[in-house]
Amino acid sequence: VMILRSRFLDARRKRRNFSKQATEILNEYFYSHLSNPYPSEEAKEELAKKCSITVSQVSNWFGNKRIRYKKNIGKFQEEANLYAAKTAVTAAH
Amino acid sequence: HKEEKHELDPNNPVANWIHARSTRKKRCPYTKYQTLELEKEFLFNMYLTRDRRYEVARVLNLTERQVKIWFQNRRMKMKKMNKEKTDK
DNA sequence: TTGCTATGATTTACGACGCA
DNA sequence: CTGCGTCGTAAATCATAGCA
Repeated sequence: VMILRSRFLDARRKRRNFSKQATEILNEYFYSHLSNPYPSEEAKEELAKKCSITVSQVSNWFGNKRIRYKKNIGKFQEEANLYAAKTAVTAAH
Repeated sequence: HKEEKHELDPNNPVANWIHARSTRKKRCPYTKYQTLELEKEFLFNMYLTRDRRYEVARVLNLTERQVKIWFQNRRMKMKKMNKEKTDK
């Protein structure tokens, strides 16, 4: 019984990677708030809406992003520069 | 024109994200048996009495603090699951 | 197909704060 | 002051997606 239950719960782990646009939006927020990448509940709701994902998924994304970025800043340097440049261009317009 | 505000802090870009205690106990995944028993207890009642907590901890070889926290986390999980059902 | 890494989700363990 | 409650999070781990 519990085995069936655990299988059911594990099934929820089936996932799909987020769309490229969603990842784009999340990364833009992350790198433009690098000094404090902790979106408020309201900001999370807005991001969730823009990305067509849930608030929990936004929280998961930031949690994973913060720890993985911190664990290996070097690996994300290229990505960081990319988004820094992107926001700079956007601001210039 | 532009600013070069927080643009880059090559030295310690993350240092500001205060958190993490050095004294924190490393996460130790519970066994299938421990989790199963905890779930059964949770099914019996979502909140522990002092005596139940002591007994559960003794039987599963966990500290009372671990059992207390497991229940707190379990309640949060349930809350999250209910919310998902409602939202959907 | 196989193996490996990327990525989203879940599980332990706390700190901060609330309430009785 | 004690003590357990919730909320948000860090960090580790899980499970699979996705790709060479």
